[in-house]
Amino acid sequence: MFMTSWIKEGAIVLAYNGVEHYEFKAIEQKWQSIWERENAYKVQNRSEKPNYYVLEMFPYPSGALHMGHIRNYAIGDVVARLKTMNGYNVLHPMGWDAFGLPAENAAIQRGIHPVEWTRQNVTNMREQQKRLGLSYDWERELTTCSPDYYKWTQWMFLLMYNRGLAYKKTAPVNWCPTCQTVLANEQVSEGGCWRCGTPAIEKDLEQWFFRTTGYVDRLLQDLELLEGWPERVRSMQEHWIGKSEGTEVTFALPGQEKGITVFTTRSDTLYGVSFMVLAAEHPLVAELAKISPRKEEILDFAQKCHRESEIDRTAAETEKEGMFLDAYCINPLNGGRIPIWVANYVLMEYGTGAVMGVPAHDQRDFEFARKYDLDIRVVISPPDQELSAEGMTEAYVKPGVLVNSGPFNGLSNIEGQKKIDAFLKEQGHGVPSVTYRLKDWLVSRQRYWGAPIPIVYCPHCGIMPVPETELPVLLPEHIAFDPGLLSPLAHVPEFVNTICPQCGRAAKRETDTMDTFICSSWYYLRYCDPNNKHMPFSKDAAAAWMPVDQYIGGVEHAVMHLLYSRFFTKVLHDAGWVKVVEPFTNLLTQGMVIKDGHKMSKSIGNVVDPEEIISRYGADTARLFILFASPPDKDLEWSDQGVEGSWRFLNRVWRLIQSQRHLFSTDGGIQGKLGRAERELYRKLHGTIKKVTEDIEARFSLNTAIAAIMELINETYHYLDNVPSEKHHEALLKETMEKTLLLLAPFAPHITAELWEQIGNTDSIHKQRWPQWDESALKAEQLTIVVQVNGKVRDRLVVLADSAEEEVQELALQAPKIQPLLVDKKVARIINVPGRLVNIVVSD
RNA sequence: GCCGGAGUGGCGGAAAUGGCAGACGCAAGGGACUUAAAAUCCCUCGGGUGGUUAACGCCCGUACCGGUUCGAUUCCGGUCUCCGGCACCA
Repeated sequence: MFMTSWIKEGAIVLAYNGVEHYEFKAIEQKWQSIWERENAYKVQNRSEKPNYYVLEMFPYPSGALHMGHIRNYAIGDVVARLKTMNGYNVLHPMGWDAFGLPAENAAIQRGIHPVEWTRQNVTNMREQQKRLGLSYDWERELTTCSPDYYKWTQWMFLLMYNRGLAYKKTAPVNWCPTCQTVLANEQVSEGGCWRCGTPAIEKDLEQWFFRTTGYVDRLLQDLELLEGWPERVRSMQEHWIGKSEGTEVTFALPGQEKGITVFTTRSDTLYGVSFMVLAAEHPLVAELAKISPRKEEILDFAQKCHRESEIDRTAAETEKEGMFLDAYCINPLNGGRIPIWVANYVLMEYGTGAVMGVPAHDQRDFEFARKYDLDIRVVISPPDQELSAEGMTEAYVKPGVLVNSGPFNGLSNIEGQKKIDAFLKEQGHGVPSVTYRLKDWLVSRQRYWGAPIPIVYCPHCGIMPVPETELPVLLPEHIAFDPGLLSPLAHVPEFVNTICPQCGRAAKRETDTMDTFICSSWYYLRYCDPNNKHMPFSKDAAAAWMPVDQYIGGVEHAVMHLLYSRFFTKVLHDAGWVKVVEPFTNLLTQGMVIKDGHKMSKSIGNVVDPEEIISRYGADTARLFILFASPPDKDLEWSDQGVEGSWRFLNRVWRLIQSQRHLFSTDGGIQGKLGRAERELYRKLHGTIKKVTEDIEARFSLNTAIAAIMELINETYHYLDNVPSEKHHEALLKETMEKTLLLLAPFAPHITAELWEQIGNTDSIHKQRWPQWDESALKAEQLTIVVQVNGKVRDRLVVLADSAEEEVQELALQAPKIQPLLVDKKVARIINVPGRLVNIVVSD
């Protein structure tokens, strides 16, 4: 409880259980209301300053901020405030990714309408953000579930549709046969429905897709442009796209016109094919089953494979299972008869849905062949040994020389592959081909809480896009949340029944809504022009701000969200809406917040509520600690005790300024020659300015930037303690403390604003210029040189900074601690790293 | 399984480009101030070992094994463990 407050040395000091500390509550409230009143972070699209766009990934309004949010926003706010101080016109917006499953779950479980649930959460979380003192332009706030926004999300869908990038096809969904409803992956636990436990099955539905594969080459190639992205994210995207170059080879089916086409990157192993495997979904499986005596058995097996998830099917530890289809195809190279199987480890989505089995040279094929006792034919021989099919314990996948390969014997497998490809092409059995792992983006959701897909089905005119003038297609408010059967929207007749925009006769609306990833694939553009009633954004506004200079968010978005946003930007570029081809120039992927070795989560019960920290220590302490505890891109181990350290530091800063407030009534800069102690403090100050600036701007090393400011504060205290007060260099102290506050301002905006005002400034600290360092002050007068013998540190020498190399070397050889180590030894060589070390290499 | 990360004191972490391992902070121990406590300030703080309980010295130590180098937390090869993503959570 708060007990007393009194005036001490001119400042308000509060006692908390009798403990003195600066009064963060009053200070933070004071500045937050000033910033709100003055609209301090409002930004215009045009300014005489250069524009800079910093963006944190907008949150899903789940109810309350968690530590990961605080971390994300604290990092972004440091960037925004620093760039402002560096003279930029900074766009720093915030909004809400407000459509999605949890709101619908809340409706189902607690009977609260998604609109209401979302609205409450947004209100609460916005208040929390305001209590953190974040420098957002709140006039640009956007919410994806508001019709003003999703109108334009629907517009984006139409853009895709009109450009031939949105299309329909059937795709499987998870389905609960009891609830008669589609299940999200998240709603399937241990293979069963989350509500009733009934095993989920796969069911085919007509669904909308975006043709991301149409942009696959540009999505891959332009990764090279993203020099400001972490290498690991670029690499993850590259692998996600998964380009692989190979050959399409056709195996003839006796008695049939069509053959079986496979995609392979290993056409060099074609003589080693001993079986053919089809995915369960491959159309030939059903066809061949028809003429097989075991028709039922085969179809049952295919159905069973179909139900297994893709991850399970491709996992190496999953038992490979297959069934012979009682049919054969022909190897185009040697006319060999190849048995055709169906198996669980082949996917219809990748390549052609058919795989040639080369057990000797592919591990999965090898395991399959061993299990079903199929032939293993060695066609590539390692350079140093003989392979025999019987003796093999695993597939041989490395390079070698072709054997048992007819006319191609003796060639290296690389050379052989070229020859075989040429031969296949000549004979009409194969063509070079490129395959990608990337699939088209399934964007339909059979749910209520999303942007309705603006499409009408007319019995006469077919699929009709809703005209732009009729947007938005509004979500109906009144709806039952436990409807079963496909999308909840299908149960609202006044929504479904409409008229055809072309012929005016009765028609039905599409009842699927859009994947929320669509909403978040273009929001960064809307911030440029958030209140535009006529367009998603004006081209001018986008040109003024795009690309986002610095994007910050969780590494869990490294692939999907970022890839989809890149896709949207490219489509909008092609449509003439934006000039840029990539949306985000620099990307920081922040690490997770961990407690007791696990990601903070409600289910584990290791959540620390930021609210608690803010009410006990204030926003400045919370922000400072979360930035200090770990580098931004690494995981952060939360420590309640660690927070105390940041709290104590801010109090130390507070007391330092309070104790020296008398200095600030005098004028005058640093003049004349400085004494030794003064020169050291001056050097520390300017070294710190340099380090903090470079740590933030070049390395995003916010934790070491804060550590450097702590050192500077410690050094200032040492100066005050060690130099008698009558000899204090007042102008130097004044400059040191002013610049310290400036350095700290982006991290702890409230306390620095307050102290800045207290020392007599009328203009906000956040509008000041970032301090510059004096390069000439950085050179140390003395250096410590490490002396090593055979790489082991044996002594240290303090020398003048401008000592000659030979001089230092001589001093090292003569040093009393070094001499005894050289007795009876030969000095073989001396390594000299100027200003750092001398390593004397000796031998007997 | 595939793809991507990470492993340094009791703890979080620090050491652009290979060159003093452990900055800064937390915890712990000791001391000063206080009737006492809190707060604050000062000192110690990787492990082992020698030394007069000293000054000071020696050996080991950055997940594990090996390599390159005068010198490796940093580079290379291999192993183990933990974490993130895997397309309907966002």
